[in-house]
Amino acid sequence: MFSKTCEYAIRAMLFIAQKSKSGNKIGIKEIAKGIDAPEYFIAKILQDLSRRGLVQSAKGPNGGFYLEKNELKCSLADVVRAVDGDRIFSGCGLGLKECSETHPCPIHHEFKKIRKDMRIMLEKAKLGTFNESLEQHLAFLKRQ
Amino acid sequence: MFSKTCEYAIRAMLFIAQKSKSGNKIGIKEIAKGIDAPEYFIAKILQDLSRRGLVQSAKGPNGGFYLEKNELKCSLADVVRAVDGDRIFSGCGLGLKECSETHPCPIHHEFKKIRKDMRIMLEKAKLGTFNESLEQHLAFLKRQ
DNA sequence: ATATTAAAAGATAAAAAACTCTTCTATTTG
DNA sequence: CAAATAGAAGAGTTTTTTATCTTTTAATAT
Repeated sequence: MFSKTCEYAIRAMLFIAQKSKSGNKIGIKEIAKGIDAPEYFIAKILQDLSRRGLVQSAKGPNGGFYLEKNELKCSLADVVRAVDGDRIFSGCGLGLKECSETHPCPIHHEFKKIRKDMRIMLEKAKLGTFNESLEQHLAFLKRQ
Repeated sequence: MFSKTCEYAIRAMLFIAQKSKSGNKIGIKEIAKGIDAPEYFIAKILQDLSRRGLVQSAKGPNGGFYLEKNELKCSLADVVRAVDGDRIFSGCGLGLKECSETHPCPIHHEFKKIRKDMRIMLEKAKLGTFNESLEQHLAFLKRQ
């Protein structure tokens, strides 16, 4: 579905959203532990998301990553698009570059619906809206 | 969504379904051309599907691949499962191995619906049901 | 100012996926 | 039976993805 990079990215962003809500910054090591992902790899991914302006970072002591108010309103779809591009939202299910309404693959129309549902679901899911369920342990970002 | 291997597999199977309907066998070169895919790679993929019993093959002159009546009733879901396993039907959207009803990731429930819709759609899509639209050029398996 | 901290950047390595080539085996046809 | 055909099997290569390590840069606190 998503690339592994993208899965890590979403989990990291949700973790940062949760931990940085009171203006805290959160370091890469803590993030890596918090979502059970390889530290150096997560670092790279967040560097990239930071460059794209989806997350803020600060160097030096007490530095780390955090989300600003407007970034908490970003959707998972934004994260997915930043990492994987929009192939999942618009690509052909059978990998045909030329697949379109007028030149459809055999499952074009059926796929369109699925992709749309996926897009809507991910657009609705904002980074800032999962904190409660994470804190109440109704949802998880790693094994336990 | 699917691996490239799986995309080729589906397209190849639909092509074979279409071309082998009157008991014809169809060779790898023709398949590769017909779906615009790398010949040797398609050969490997079909070897695997043949071993798993999703498609028949015959060696020697006039040999090639073909589908038997019952195989035409196979669904795209069967092909996907044979090639990519069922991670797309049951895997966690955020890549968590331990994601479940009782230990869900933040988007577990939303994803469940999408995955289910996808599964139902692919279960409904039988290999034998696309011949007409392919023949009438209402659907395509390659660029043109 | 200097030492410390933590991310950025760049280079490298390992693993997986995608793709190719060569040799072997089975089948058919003359 | 011999020659030709076409898939099976195995080995090998290339590309992409995933992951790691090292050096640099920026910020902070003493």
